[in-house]
Amino acid sequence: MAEYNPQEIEAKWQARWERDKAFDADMPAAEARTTQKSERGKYYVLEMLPYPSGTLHMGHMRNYAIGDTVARYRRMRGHNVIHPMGWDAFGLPAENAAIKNQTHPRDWTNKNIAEFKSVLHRFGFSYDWRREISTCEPEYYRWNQWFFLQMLERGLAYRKKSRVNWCPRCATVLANEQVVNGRCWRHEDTIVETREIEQWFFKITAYADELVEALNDLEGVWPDRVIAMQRNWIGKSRGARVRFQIADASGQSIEVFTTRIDTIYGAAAIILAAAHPLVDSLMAGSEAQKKNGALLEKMRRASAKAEDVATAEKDGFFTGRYAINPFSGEKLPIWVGNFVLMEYGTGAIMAVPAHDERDFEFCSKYQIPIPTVIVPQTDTKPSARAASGDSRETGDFTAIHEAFIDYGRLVNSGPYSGLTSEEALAKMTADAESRGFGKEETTYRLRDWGISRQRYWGTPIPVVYCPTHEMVPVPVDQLPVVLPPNPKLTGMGESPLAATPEFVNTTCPKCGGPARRETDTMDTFVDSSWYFLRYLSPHDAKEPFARAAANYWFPVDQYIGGITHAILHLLYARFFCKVLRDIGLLQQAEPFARLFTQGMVLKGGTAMSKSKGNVVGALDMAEKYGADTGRLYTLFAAPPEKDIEWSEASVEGAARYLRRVFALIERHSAEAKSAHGTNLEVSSLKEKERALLRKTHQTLRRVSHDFETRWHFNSAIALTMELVNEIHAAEPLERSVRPEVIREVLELLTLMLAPMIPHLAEEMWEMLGHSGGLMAARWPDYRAELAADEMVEVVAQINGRVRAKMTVEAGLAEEELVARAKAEPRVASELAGKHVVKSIVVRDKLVNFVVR
RNA sequence: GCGGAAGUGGCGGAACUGGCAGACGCGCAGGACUUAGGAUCCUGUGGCUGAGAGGCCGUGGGGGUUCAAAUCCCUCCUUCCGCACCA
Repeated sequence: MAEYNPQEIEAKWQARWERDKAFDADMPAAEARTTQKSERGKYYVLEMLPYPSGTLHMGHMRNYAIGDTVARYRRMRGHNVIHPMGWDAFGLPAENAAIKNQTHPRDWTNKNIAEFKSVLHRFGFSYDWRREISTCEPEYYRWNQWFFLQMLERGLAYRKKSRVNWCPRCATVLANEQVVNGRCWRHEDTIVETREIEQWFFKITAYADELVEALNDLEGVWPDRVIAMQRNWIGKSRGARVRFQIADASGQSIEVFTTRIDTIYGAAAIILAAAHPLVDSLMAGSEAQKKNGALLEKMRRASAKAEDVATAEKDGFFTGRYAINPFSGEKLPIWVGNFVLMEYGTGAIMAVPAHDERDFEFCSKYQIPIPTVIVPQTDTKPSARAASGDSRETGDFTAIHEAFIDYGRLVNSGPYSGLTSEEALAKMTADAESRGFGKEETTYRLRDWGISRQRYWGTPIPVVYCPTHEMVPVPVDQLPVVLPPNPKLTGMGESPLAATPEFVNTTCPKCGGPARRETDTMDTFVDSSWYFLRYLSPHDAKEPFARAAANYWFPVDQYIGGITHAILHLLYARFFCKVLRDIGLLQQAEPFARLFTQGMVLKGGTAMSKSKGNVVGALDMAEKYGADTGRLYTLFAAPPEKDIEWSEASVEGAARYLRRVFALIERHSAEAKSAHGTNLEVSSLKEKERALLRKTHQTLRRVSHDFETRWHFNSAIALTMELVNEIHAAEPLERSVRPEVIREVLELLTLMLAPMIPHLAEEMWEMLGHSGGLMAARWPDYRAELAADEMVEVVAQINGRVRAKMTVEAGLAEEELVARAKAEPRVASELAGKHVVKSIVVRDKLVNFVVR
C-alpha cells in the first residue's frame, strides 16, 4: 500500500497546473460576454499584496490559503475567476537594509520577491502569474506619476508647509515608525524634533462626504468594525459656525464651530487655540500678554502627539478681552486653552461648561461661571441641578458636579426656552443664518493625505522647480521620471535624491533653462491605491489600465486582508477610485464589493513577525508536512476571521486526517473505478448504501452552505471528517455496498475537499479514475431525496426535561407523535395521575408535555 | 470616555430562523497490533453524585420573557481591538 507522500503529489500537480495554464484568467471575447449564459460571469478574488521582506510565514500563508480556497471554489461554481498576485516593493525597510548591507534597495527587494514567489509556488496557490506586478518597476510607478499629474491639474494635489519628524543627529527626516518613544531609532539619546517643510498633499478631504456616505452601502458586505473605524476616522459632524463680535474691536470677530448651538445661552467663555491667528493681536501690548506670554509659548511648543494631548491637564489663561454672544448679547471672556485644536473646526470654541465635559473641567478649574440651559426632558419641574445651577446667580461654583451632555429641554435661553434640543438646533441655526452671524456647517476630522517622503526608494514626484516658472509639472510624455540607479544612501544628511546631482539637475520643461527636480518621493500607499486595476492589463504601455478590462473585471468581488489596513490603505484606495471615476477612467467608484479581514496567526500570544522571532516559516511547514497540511491546519483551527494560536500538535492532527483520507481512497479506488452507470435510485438502495449516501449528501448540503455563506471552513472540514468517520465505521464495504455507491461517496468527498487541499484532491480524483483533472470539475449539487432523513430521532420531554428518545418515521403527524410519546414507558409512568396542561409538538424534533 | 467584537470542557472550537449544549479536532487515559513507536486502529473523556439504571448542576454574573434560552430582552462584569480634549 502506498503511503501519502505530499512532496511527490504536490510537485506533480503543481507541474500539471503550470503545463495546463490552469489559472490563467482571460476576458471572454466581447460578444461572448453578453451571450454567455451557462456560466456565472467574472469573479475577482484578491488578497492584499505583500511587502516582500523577511520570510513568508504561516501568518501570510493563512491569508493566501483563505483566498485560494475562495478562488478555487468560485471556479468550481463556474465563475471566470481572476486571482492575481504582486509585490508592494517600494518602502523604507528596503532602504534601511540597503544602508545596512551596502547594497541597492532593488537587489534586496528582488531577492525577497524571488523567495516569496517560490514559497507561494510551493503552496500551489492558483494565481495567474502572467499578471504579476512589482510596484518598484518604472512601468508601474510611471502611472503613479501620471495620476499625480492628473490630480495636480484638477487641484487635487497641492503643496503646503507641514510638520515632519526630524532627527538632529542624522540631520534627516524620520518616518513615524523611525520615532521610538519620541526618540530617533538610531540615536536613542536624541529627542526627535519637528520641522516645517514644504510637502505635497492629495486633497482627500474633497471626497470626505462621499467617502463617509458610501460606507452605508458597504454595510453587511464589509466588516462592521472596518466601517466603524472609517466613519470614525472621517469624523463627519453636523453643526453650525457662529460669529462672535469682539468687544471694543471695531468689527473684528471670532468664529466658532459647534454641534450644540442649542446650548449657546450657556456659553461662559470663548476659548482659542494657542495657534489661533487672533491670539497675538488680541493681546498685543496688554497686561495679559506680559503675564501669559511664557505660558502661551509653552502651549505652542507642546507635543502634538495624541497620547500626550489626551492626557495633558487643561491649561489656559484669560486674554483680557471679551466677545459678544450674538444670541444673548452677553459679554464673554476670551481665553486661550491648550485643549482647543487649531486643526479642527475653526480653532476656537464657545465653552458651555454645564453641557460639555471638557468645558466643564476647564471652567471649574478657572472659576468661570457654569450656567445651566438644558434640563432633562423628563423633568416636569426644574430639577435640583437646574435650580441650583446658575452660578452667576448663586455665585457658587461647586453646586454642579458634572456636565449634563444629553439632549433635553432648553431653559434660561430667551425666546428659545421650552424648546427641545432637536427643535432648538434647527431653529437657532436658521435664525443665526437669517440674522447674519452664522450658518449650518459640516466638519470632518479627515485631513488631507500628505504624500511626500524624504526617501529614495519610492516614486519620484514628477515636478521641477524653475527659477522663472517656479513649480512646473513634468509633461506626461516625459514620464516616467526614473529613480537614479546609484544613489548615495547613508540615512544621514539631506534626502537621498537631493544628494544625487545627476537626478536633481534638469531643465525646465517650459523654458529649457536649468531647473531642479523635486527630490521627495511618494508615500507607498499611493502604490497600493490602484494596483488592483493594474493587474487587469499589467503590461499596458499606453495607459494605467485598459478601460475594457476594467469594465469587465472591476470591481474586486472579494478582497481579503488584515485588519491593520482597515483605515489607511482601504480609505486611500476608495479615494483613488473616486478620483479615477471623475477623471473618466472608471464607471464604478467603490473598489471592493466585499471585504474580508482574516485573523492573525499568533505564536506565544503575539502575531508572527520576524523581529519578535516567533515565526513559523511557510517553506519549513511545506517541507515537513506538505502544503495541503499547512492549508488544512490554518483553515481548520478557527473560523477565518478569528486569530489562531499556533499549535504544532494540531498540525499533526491535520496531517493525520489527510493520511486517513488518502488511505481511504486507496482502499476503495479499485472498486470505485469498476463502477458502471450512475443511476442511484433511492428505491434500489440497500440499507447500508442508503445510510452512506444520506450522510454524504447531507454533508454536501451543509458544506455547500458553509462555503456559500459564512466561510466557516473549520466546520466544513469537521463535516467531511464526520463523513470519513462514518465511512470507516461502515467498513468493510465490498460486500454490502455496490461500486457505484462507493464511487459516488468518494467523489463527492473529493470535490468537497478540493478547494482547501487542492493537490491531494487532484490525486484522489485521479485515483478514482478521472484523467481530466479537477480544473474541469464543477461543484456538485446535493440530491434532496438522498439527503432526506427517513427516520428521525424525536425527544419526548416532560416540563422541558428529556424523558425518552424515539426513532420514528420522518414527517409524522402531531397527534401521532403525541401518541407515540405517551406510549414511551418512562413518559407513561411519569404522566400517570398528572394533568397535562399543554402538549407542544415540533415535528421531527420533539414533544413536550407541560404538567402540573 | 466613544465606537467595534467577543466571553461555551484541560485546549481550538460546533450548535442553521429559540427545540437533546459540547459536533469535529487537539490533549489525556485505557486497550489492540508491534522488537519498538511520536505510525495505525479501537474505546473512553463537561462537573458533581450514584454499585447501577439514573439524578442534579452547567454556555462570564444577576434578573426577565417562554412549554423550552448559549441563542431573545434588561442589567452588571471581564477581555481584545480601534479612536481618543474633534467642540
